[in-house]
Amino acid sequence: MRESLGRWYRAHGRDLPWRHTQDPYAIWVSEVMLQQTQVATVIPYFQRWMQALPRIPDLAAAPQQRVLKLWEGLGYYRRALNLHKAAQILMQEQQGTFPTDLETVLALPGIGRTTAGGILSAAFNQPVPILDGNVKRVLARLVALQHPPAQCLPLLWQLSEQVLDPVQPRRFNQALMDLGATVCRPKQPRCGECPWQAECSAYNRGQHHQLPMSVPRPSRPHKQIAVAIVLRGKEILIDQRLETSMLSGLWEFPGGKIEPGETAAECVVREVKEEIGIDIEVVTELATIEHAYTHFTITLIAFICRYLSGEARPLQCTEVRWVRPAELSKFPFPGANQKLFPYLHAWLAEQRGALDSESSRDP
DNA sequence: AACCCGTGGCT
DNA sequence: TAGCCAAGGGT
Repeated sequence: MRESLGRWYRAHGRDLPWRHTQDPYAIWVSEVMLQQTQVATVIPYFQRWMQALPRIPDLAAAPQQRVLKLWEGLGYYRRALNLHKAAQILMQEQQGTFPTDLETVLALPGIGRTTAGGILSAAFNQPVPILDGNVKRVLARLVALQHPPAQCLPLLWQLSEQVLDPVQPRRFNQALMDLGATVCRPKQPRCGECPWQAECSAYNRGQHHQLPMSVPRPSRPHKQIAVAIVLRGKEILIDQRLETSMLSGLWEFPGGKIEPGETAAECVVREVKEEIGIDIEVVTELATIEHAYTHFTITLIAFICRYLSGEARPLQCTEVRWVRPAELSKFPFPGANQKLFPYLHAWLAEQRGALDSESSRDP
């Protein structure tokens, strides 16, 4: 089985940027980016990151803001914060080098069993098993597992360790993931191209389309959110989210959940008072957008607002700033806020146009 | 152990 | 379209 998979990999394995190196740092960065994220999404982020922060000391010394900006749009931002923190730990405890023993690697924030196995096998050719989404699916089909994989993790880890090639663990683990990603796919598996077809219990029982078993996800609740784009002269108010919150460390336009019996406009006035401590008034409605998070979806209504009074203070956020529109792109924003940028810039351009035509009419 | 955490592609 | 899924980890 190891030989047939090896032959298949030599002919059909994917050519990926992080496979051109054995630098454990580069492989670590790729593994963390790839957590719950598709290869095609990761590639440009990986290239940009390695260009900007090519070594562990570069990452450790980088401001958090820069790290989050490089991660902006990838999601699960705690991965970036943990990567940053782990680099600083490695500077303190390992002289800026990446450790080679499993226990030390596993102790780093943001690295669990699968990521540790991925790094140690890819960078140092160590025989450490992995169990990512691809491998779970391949193994669940191989043994025709009659339970959802999540209920059988100890068994699946044992299987991953059993099948692992002790002589060429690097190539084997990569091959197993590629097999899952391109042949043993979640939908419409290409069993005709699979090197393990003869040994696959799911295929032999005709269950390859039904396995692995899945557990239906509960439907996601929907929330109504309102945010304020507060203008004071030429500056816009933004705040940085609390470290304990979702999207921690990212910047946003202040706002929050619309309470029962409250209009969206009343909501932003209240939220800005609570979070920032200033009084504002609504000028106009800018846009309404939809956005889906992992566990809920939102409708987000954005208002252009005018600053009235009070001093902006970080009451329910980490930091508050007044910035010019052109400076917005320097700050990392979550996806839902980014959807507002085109509307905002269009509105600002329209305002400028109105001013220009006014002044040309009355020179 | 169950829940939290983002986003984009695909069907 | 709405749901599913992706190189999971932390708590």
